[in-house]
Amino acid sequence: MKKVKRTTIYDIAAKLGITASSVSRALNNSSQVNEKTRELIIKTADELNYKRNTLASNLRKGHSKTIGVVVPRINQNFFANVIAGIEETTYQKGYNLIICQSGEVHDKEIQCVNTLINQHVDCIVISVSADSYDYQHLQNVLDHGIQLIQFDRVAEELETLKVINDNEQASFEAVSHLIENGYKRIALLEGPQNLNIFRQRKTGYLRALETHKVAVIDELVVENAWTKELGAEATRKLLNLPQPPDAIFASTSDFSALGVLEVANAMKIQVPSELGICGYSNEAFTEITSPSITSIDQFSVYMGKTIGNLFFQEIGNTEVSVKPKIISIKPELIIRGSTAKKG
Amino acid sequence: MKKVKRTTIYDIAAKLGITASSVSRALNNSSQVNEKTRELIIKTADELNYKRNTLASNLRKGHSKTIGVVVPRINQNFFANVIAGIEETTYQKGYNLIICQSGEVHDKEIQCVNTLINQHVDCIVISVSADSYDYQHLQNVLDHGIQLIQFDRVAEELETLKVINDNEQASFEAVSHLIENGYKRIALLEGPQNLNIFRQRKTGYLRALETHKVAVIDELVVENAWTKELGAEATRKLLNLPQPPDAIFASTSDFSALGVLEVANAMKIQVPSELGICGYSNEAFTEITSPSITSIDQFSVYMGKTIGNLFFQEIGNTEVSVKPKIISIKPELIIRGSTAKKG
DNA sequence: ATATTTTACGCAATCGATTGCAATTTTTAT
DNA sequence: ATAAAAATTGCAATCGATTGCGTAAAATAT
Repeated sequence: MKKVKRTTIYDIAAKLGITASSVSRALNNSSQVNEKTRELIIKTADELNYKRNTLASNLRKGHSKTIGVVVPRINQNFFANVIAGIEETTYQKGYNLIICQSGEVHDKEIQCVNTLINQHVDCIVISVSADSYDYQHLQNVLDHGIQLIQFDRVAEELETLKVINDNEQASFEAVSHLIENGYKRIALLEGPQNLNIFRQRKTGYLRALETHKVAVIDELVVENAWTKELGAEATRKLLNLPQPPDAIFASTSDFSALGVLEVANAMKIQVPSELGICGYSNEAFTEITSPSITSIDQFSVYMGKTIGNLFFQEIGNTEVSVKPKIISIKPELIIRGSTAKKG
Repeated sequence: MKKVKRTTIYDIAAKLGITASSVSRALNNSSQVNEKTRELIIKTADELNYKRNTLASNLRKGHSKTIGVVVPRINQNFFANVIAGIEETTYQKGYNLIICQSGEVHDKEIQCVNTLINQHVDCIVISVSADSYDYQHLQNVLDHGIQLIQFDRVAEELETLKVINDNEQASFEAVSHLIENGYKRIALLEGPQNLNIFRQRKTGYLRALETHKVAVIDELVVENAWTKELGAEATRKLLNLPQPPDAIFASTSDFSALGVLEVANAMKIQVPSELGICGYSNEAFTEITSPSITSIDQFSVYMGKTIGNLFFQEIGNTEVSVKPKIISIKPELIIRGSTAKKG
């Protein structure tokens, strides 16, 4: 399988009795070649089934026209969408994507980042893993003169380009919506607080309660409930409380919200009349549960496109360091059946 | 951002008063370097924050330790899962993934493949787009001595490594299941017949009918219904027939099946007693609709891992051409509420 | 027809790492 | 102590494409 000798510009040059320089120039649309020879070169390149060796080209040029992406899981809806968005914008400009998944493991994340540095990618796009505790590896990216764009889950202390959702505002709106619809005891399922996105969502929750002069009840705030199972478990506990909540905001994910719904159904507690439910992410299935689940759309594909465009805006920049810039995308509350108390 | 001069093996060599050769050897665990100098080299490499330039290394070595993946859409569950599986197995062995999406467009697919050839990837993994009409570009991959692995949607006439699902068998089992559960008039929502997977599913459907001596009714076979909307539309037509079907096999996707379910609900037709529904792919949501939808699990992540392993099995192979090999994964029928006529 | 500008192409170095071969040093055997 | 074997290290070519500089040839101006 490996013995095939691929044709190079030297082969083309030899066949035509000219130099590789000319071939290179012809193939790169340089104005320094005669139109006739160019045509000839392109024709024979075609005949010999020539394909440029991007490795060699990139080595010489000093860049790779490649963008590295590191996400916790490729096959998680939100990330898959973001990646699709990035791919769409960058592909058009001839950039390729190298994708790695950290599996939510800090050490693998570091490995991934290092591999990408080795690959001489022009930019690294990353959403940090849940158990990240330091960001030396990201600083390292910068130190190697590689553009760094963080998205969604970002290390705030690092001054880089960032594309994020306004989690606090979304959360604020969701909880306000619950309050306005008549829910009084609103529980919060929160995610790991070392991730800023979950901290922000909590802040939004607290701010909404405060704004509407609703007291915070500690026992209604449940830590680390971001899978369906954990959401279900939390719900069982909450609903068995002497004074159970009348609404649950699963700020972690729609999967968690789904767990809530299933437990409510199992316990014959009416949704939305006895219990309001709001999820996060606007997964496709939130539309088809019964009742359908109110959620928050993060515009994930758009987020990906924004990341791509941001990269192209900034690469023209010859400065040694890029000014940190934060683009915040406002998520949208999608109101559905699960919060229609007075509907 | 681009002015940063990265340290090379020459920098390390210079600092230590030795040659780059030794540095290279030390960094590659060659047995040809003294243990002490190796330690010294590694130490200073570390101090200088050296990162190997993979471009240069690969250029010299003649391979890229990179696998190219082309799928119609990254953010489609099935493909995202396969990619995640591939990544998992290949990452361990130090291979990287370059991901492209063809967007179901033949021309873009060709472009993607060419880009990957240019990148000198060691292998291309592809699931062809829905409107593919010829496979010259894939033949081209082989001609360049690049390993080619097709999966799921494959060009049968091309003799390459293939990892597929046994669609026909799965389809046969699904339809048999419907028949055994008492459904008599079973409709088929079929996908574009230029894709072999959809042809196979149809064949399985026909074979099941034949085996159980059920007559084929042409008007119950609906072409090209592979989105939720098209599935819904087809269902409206089917259910308004003088003699409507009592079951619908949405062989295209679970989304299509979802469309069926929604229309049935809207028309107040009882599922599963009046209408049985079976989807394809076992999307997460099939579990949570009411009733839940019977579907077929394709083991997508496992499929990805299989692809990765297949690659590693075959690269040892120094033959110029690899013997075509087909690995067929047997999907599993997941029986749920939507087909429980006699349940 | 001669001088000047343009155009087209070749030469050779370069990007950074790897590796076969040769040269040198160290170790082991006699 | 000397010869032979083994371990280290250096030299220089190589992977394939790009590009600054120089020169020859063609085109234009005088």
